[in-house]
Amino acid sequence: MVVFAGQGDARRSMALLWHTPRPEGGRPGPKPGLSVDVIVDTAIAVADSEGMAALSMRAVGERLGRTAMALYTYVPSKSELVDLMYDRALAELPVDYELGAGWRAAVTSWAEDAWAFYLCHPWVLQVSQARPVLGPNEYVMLETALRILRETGLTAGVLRRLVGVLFHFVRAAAQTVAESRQAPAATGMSDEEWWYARSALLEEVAPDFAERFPTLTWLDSEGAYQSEDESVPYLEQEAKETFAAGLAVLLDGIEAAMNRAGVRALP
Amino acid sequence: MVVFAGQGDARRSMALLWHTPRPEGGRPGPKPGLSVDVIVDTAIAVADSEGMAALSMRAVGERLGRTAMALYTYVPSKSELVDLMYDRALAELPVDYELGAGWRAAVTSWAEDAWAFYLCHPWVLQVSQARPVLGPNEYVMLETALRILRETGLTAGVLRRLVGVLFHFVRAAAQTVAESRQAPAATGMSDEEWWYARSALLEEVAPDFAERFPTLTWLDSEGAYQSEDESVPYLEQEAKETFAAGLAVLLDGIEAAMNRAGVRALP
DNA sequence: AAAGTTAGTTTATGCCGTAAGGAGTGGCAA
DNA sequence: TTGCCACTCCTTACGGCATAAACTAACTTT
Repeated sequence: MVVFAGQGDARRSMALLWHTPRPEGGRPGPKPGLSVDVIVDTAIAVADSEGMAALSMRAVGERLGRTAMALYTYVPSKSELVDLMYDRALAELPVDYELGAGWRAAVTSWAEDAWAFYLCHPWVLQVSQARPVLGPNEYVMLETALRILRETGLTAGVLRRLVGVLFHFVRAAAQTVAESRQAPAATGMSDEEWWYARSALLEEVAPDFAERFPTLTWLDSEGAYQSEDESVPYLEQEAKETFAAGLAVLLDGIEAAMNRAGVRALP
Repeated sequence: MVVFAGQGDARRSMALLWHTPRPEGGRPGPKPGLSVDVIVDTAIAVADSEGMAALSMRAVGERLGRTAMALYTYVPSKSELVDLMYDRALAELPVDYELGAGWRAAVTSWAEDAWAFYLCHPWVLQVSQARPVLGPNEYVMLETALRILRETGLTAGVLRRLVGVLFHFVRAAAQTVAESRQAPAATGMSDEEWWYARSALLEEVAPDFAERFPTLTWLDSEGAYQSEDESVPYLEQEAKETFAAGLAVLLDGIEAAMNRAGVRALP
């Protein structure tokens, strides 16, 4: 289930995102015992350690020694809180990339950092991308990627598309791994155990597999599904290699576009 | 929130997925008034029309004139039901692609069909990809893509990666549009209205935008964010072009890999 | 007719987000 | 100093969710 951006008072939520300070001059009433910041941090801690599914207002409140309802004085709703978490988390991403070694090296570093970030905060992948949250750090991320890609010398129109493709790709690749990490914890089975059990069942239930799926069977017989490094869980290794290989393909495609446009890459 | 594959009795869920008939010879008890099939179909209807968030056992039961609990005689749990929905939906995808015009045309058709499919059943994008559902139609989809890509003449190891990249890409691109379609319905605002309101707020809240995000500002000044076709909602148009452009980049990358490997493309 | 299995119901448990209203706090105007 | 009122935080409550448990009623086999 995708978590949507808050629909409440847009002005208030933008103010929260961009940290425009509230008019604070000596207000009546008891001193606030909490703050938006600690609530957001706590919520991130909950999401990091127990996953997005376990993120509830009650859970966050409990960690702070409050009830769920206490949070509503600071944050209009859960979805606004999620927006704030999202933007706060993005602040962790690196911003400076050395462009001396060429755009390709820089894009690769950027993609790897983004990938690592997503795996560090898998819940981020579950925040809807439909309508961008429009927080400052989302813009920083976009700006960073664009600054690197601009080095390719491609036109603005093409660049806009490329950024989209890159983001899509990194997100999707990370998503696969993130989910594959969650799953064994949820089922109490390792990847290997799970695959072993499942493939036994598969033979039982589809004895005509080889005839129905000849190309797949060919791929398997070529050893394409053998992992080289046994120490890393199968699926994760697979996804990481797919990520690296896919990124390379994407960058090759960008180079092709450059050549077509007659752009000369930096030495 | 990601919906996980069922964790119940693996044998039973595989049997349901692959339609191995239950031992049916004259069983005691009342005649079943429902069947797994009608339940799955109804659930898909619910998800198609009201979205994954509205898919509840109650909702499905209600459409069938039963209580939520009645479904549990046919389906072990909600997540198994989601698996079944997923595999059933995938059956809609085309399987035969003309290879005469070359792999590139075929891959493009395949990707466009998959894209259209995802937009037709957006909820599919919310089914976790962590551990493949392993239903028959997921294998069919994989087999189809592989049969086309095999035409490139690349090795099995490379192909395995390419399929992953392609799937990632199509899914992610579709996801953006799918979510952008859901959002306005949820907020009761058109994309244009929303963007207009938000960008006004953005200026209000970040008056130093141009200095903080010079590359973004440059891109904007180049007119990169002007949509050509006004009739299609902005975001959707944007995503569709990003999809087409991204796919082209990807295919260019594949061609580069072929050239490097010394493979000759078909005429 | 009795026994045993199955379909479907009702009821209940424990989660969730959040609306509503009330209690105590503390700065400010009178 | 007193009263006001915005403010924080609480309790309670509502309607939703998945699903466990126990029950009724239908039907086949013994």
